Amino acid sequence: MVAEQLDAPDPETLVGEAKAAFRDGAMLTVQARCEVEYEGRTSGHLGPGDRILVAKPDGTFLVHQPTGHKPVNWMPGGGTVSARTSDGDVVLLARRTNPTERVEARILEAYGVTRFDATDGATYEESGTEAEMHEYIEANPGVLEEGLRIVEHERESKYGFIDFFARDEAGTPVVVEVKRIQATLNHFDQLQRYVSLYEETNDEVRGILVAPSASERVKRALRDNDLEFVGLSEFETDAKGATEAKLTDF
Amino acid sequence: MVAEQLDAPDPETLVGEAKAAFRDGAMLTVQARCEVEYEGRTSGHLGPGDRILVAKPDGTFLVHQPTGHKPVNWMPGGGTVSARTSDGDVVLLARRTNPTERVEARILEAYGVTRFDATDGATYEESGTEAEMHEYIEANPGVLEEGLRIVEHERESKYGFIDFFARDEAGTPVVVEVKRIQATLNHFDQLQRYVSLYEETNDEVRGILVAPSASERVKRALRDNDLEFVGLSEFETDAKGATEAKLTDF
DNA sequence: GGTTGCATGTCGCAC
DNA sequence: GTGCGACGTGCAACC
Repeated sequence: MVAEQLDAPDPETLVGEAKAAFRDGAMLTVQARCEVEYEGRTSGHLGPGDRILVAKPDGTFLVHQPTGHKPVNWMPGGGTVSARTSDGDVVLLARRTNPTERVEARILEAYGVTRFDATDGATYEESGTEAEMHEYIEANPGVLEEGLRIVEHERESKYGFIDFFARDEAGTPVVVEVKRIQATLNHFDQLQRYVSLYEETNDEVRGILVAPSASERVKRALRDNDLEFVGLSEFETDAKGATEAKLTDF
Repeated sequence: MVAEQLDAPDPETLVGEAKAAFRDGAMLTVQARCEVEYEGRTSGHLGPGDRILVAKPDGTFLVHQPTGHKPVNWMPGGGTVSARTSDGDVVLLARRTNPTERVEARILEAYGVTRFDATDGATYEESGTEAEMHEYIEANPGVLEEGLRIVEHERESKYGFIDFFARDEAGTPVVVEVKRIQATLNHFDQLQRYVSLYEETNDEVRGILVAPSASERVKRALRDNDLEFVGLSEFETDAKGATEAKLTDF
């Protein structure tokens, strides 16, 4: 049996089920009224309410309220989750070190529990990432500027990585920072840092921020610092496929 | 009944249960073997495998693999989740606009489903945030430097917000950037941006980055740019309470 | 609704 | 392990 469900388990049953799931590497889901404590990088408390608790075999622990994308409390993988009874309640405790932190959920009433012996060998395949945008620019530097030549990709400098180091038609060095999304002030900062560094040891250098768009404030910051913005909203690693996908997407 | 569980529901039953849950504002959890497609800011595909699916009444939709803190696919709240059958399979579709995107989970086999009529009025109370660190500094500017006076908190400037604008004992203006965690190059960037701006119109200005710690690279970047680092690892809004919490912790 | 910056960010990759 | 930057970042505050 892949999944086993128990309705309104009593504390002893729930602890037994949880311990067995943790031992066997199964995923555990609990619907319950509970209180939650977090102690670690910050500390916090969540009073009684109905939530879904999820424990994964890698030590991940999630507390989900009825609304919101993010779990209200959580523990990333790498640690351990344990179950015990305390004052008649079931307590699920997730902890890890580095940093040292803990999430403790006191279950006041369990409405349901599911043990799920999940096997999942698939990995998520994604396209449209910044890495692909880099590939596109490397293959088509002319979309940024006529005559631009890419000299180096992911060049390491004293203060960090430059996305592209290039030269324009006149041979002037160009530092290029690429963003997949609308450019922010932090992205301007990054470019400025790289350019400033280069200017310490070299006479002339241009800096270009490449992104689909940028706010006026970012554009002004660039302008005021003699940096440039290039809007690059469309890029295709496989133009035909991407277009077709759009046409059929309703 | 707060939670209702069905074991290995057939497609029609699952769709009915899902539709009822969405209609009634209940949370839905499904343990299933499924495939997932995402189309939106990027696009991606996840082949068949066992996952936990969670749909919330606010339109949140989560796909959790057996490992990892983050859902492999998701939809933040604000959109809608719907259920239908397609080629004999149940398909859960979550979509929203701004940005326009969709997650579609094709359920190849459902092992269990839980409908959860959750009520949760509690809100999470947290302490130890950067906001509290700001309060502490504002009340105790001397911990940064003897004689420092805070002039303004959250001062807006042309390029962004300065955490603190202050003056030292000699009256020299000081721009202060505060980080709750170990300082990174991006945090150095931020401070540098504010200081550079101020230098355009003023003669002398100091810049201080306040954080519990900083990497050597960050410290060097600060030094090279005549900026300063102040380590501030401990801060207490209520020293007694925090100390006691530590002593009794675990 | 757009912009800005925090976050218990998490995650992956390089050193 | 630490450092650094991307992320379908999400999220709230402020305008």
